[in-house]
Amino acid sequence: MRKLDPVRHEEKRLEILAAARRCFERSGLKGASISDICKEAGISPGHLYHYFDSKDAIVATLSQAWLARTRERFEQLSAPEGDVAALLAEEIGRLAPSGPNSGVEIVFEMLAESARNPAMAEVIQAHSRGLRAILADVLRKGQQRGAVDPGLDAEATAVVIIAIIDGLKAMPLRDPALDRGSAIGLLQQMVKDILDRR
Amino acid sequence: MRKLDPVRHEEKRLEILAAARRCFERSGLKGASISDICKEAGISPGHLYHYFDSKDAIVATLSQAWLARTRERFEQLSAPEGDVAALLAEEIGRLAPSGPNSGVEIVFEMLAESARNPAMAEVIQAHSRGLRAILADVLRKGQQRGAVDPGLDAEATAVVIIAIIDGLKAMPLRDPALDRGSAIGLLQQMVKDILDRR
Amino acid sequence: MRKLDPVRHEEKRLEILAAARRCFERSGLKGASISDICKEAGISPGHLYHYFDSKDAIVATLSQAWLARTRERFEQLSAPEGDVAALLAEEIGRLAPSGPNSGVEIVFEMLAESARNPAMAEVIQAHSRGLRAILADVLRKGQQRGAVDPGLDAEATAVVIIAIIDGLKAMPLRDPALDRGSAIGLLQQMVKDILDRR
Amino acid sequence: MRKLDPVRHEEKRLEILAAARRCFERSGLKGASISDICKEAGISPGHLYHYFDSKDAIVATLSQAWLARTRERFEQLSAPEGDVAALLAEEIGRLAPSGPNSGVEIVFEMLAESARNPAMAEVIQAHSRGLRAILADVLRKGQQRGAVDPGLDAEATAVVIIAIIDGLKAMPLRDPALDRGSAIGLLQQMVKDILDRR
DNA sequence: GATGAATGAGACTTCATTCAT
DNA sequence: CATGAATGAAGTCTCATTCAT
Repeated sequence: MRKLDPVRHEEKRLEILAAARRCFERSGLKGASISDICKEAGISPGHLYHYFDSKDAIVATLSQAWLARTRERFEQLSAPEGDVAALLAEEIGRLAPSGPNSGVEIVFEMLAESARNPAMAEVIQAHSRGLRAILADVLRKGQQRGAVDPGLDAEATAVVIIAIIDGLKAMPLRDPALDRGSAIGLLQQMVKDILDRR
Repeated sequence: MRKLDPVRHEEKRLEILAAARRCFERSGLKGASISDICKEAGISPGHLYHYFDSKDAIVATLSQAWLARTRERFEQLSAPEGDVAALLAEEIGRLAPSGPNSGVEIVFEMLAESARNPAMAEVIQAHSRGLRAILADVLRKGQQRGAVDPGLDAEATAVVIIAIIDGLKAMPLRDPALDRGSAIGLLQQMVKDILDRR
Repeated sequence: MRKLDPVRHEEKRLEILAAARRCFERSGLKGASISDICKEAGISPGHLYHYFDSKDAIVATLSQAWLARTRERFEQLSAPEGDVAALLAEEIGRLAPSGPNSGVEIVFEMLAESARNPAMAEVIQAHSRGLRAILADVLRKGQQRGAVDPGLDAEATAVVIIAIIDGLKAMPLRDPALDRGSAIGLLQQMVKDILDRR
Repeated sequence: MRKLDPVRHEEKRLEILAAARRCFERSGLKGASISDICKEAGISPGHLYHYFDSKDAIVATLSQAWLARTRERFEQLSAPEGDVAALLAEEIGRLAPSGPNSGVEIVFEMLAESARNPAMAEVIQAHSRGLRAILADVLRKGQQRGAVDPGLDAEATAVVIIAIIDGLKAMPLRDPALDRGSAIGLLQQMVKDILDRR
């Protein structure tokens, strides 16, 4: 009879995910309990299981969503024309300003968890492969256009760029008060240098 | 009768810490329980509390020990003479080969935890400050000797190097199968370039 | 519009009962959940309560249906003519081959439940009374025809035959691999002996 | 230092088992909760797990203890001399008077559970094998002494006797008010007849 | 110094049942 | 008639910590 269900269901699912995200950012993946999430979402503990099979399922879904956002940003990089080095440097600048409690720490928890939890390892590794493929593609196109040093190993360079971004994310945790401007400027310069070398 | 207590006490303390370390590397900071640690150390739960006030105290002590090892390695860098760029590049190469389950993941857990736990934040931030001071000092000495581009901001460069090392640690988790050789080579090149620029 | 409701209603009721039966045989009376039954029946949990007041009501209804089948078989025994002993022996042989997961175990669950649940006790006891009455009747008719030892206490013999059938049902659970042929042969002989005695 | 622990530990273990037994007899294997057992034993829920790994472990331990009692009684049957038929008949008589809530129903729950739970199946089947071996041995010795029909299949007869005992246990549940005297007399007669046949 | 018994809160999850639509 | 969202108590089990011995 009613047919609005799928929509409502998906809406509620997203609401719960949003609540879970807030809890995870506040208390960490292990620190946030199902009970916390239910309180935050304003539902009863039993009801959550109409939408997710387990806490792990929520964590996995949310992890993927988290990583997807990074991925989307990188997909927009693949501008057919343009200065690849400048684009990447700009992207690095954009990633940087995130202070603590902006959710960055969850990625580190995911990385740590991936060392022991095969499901999380798969999530992380699939994401990393995707990111690397996108970056390597951008670099190769740049090489074809002559915008990037043709001698560069595109895959290795992609790996390096991802590492730099990971390191960037740790900065505000290592020193929240630090003005990261000049460090970021240096990193941008390094990336440009490597791409431009001839 | 016995008067060796202080010595014995310290020995036992270190034994417990070693056991705790194995547990944490195996199961993570939250995943390892006091009970696990006691079994691994071969003592009773009650007894453990003669040596440590709480699980958090063990975590804090161990975290400091963990970071101290990195710090020690960097202290040895401060060779008054020598090619600073080569030294740092070499150090990067030495940090790299660690595969998963070598304990790297704990550092990420600590970073994540530091976003919510002030005690952990203090541990991480004190360590980072120390590391940065050492690196900046090495760089400044290099500048005085003319071995490093005098135009460089030593503090910012230290921040960048720490970030690169953090990113390096994530590599084996992001793709355990990847041959990291060429990526590391690239990173070493980047560091040399920045220090040598004139 | 529709006026077939009473018929449709009864059909649906039977469908649900059949689904419940499959679930109970698969997972036991306590092990099968309302949710399982709904999935098996292809209906929603809310809808199930239009047909049954509670899970207990389903269990009770189904228990009666279960026992009714045994009862029907015994009612067919009351052939006015015929060798009563042979008939009973044959019936024993027919009951035997059921392996595990043929639903026998539910009867044992019902027996156990009847020790604590008055509703179930009533179901079981009413059924037992009915069965005993049928068997005693068959035996008494046999006595009148001279086909059964007239000295036998018909009621007590009926009780004994029911006990033997209960024991028979436990056999495949006690040893699924056992070839029950010779044991059943012995039991048949025992029943014949007792009825024929003169 | 202290060495009384093993004794105390075993005592407490037995106390908990006794409490669990009371709960199981009162509410059934599934019906009794860990919380119930803890209340009955006067301990906290967490503490129970110092003595047992899981509820299933308690059930298994208790089930074995339950069955062991029956087994012990049968082991005492193996009198080298004596009228085997009379002994068995007497044993049947001794088993009978148990009314409801004497714990019999647990055996039926165990039988039902064994159809789905491999651990319980193993418990039940091992017990049945043991019982059958004892009974078959008694019968074979009787055959050697000429006290039992030498043509009997000892194994099959043992199976039959166990079935009869199972059926006997169902009697008080099927009709608590029934005077089982005459039915039991009949069963005893049947057993004697079969053993004595020549 | 050392044990391990004991606690009790809280973890995740399941379940029978109700109710608005 | 039919749905499935929603509840909340209860299920089993884990954990950091304390305390008598």
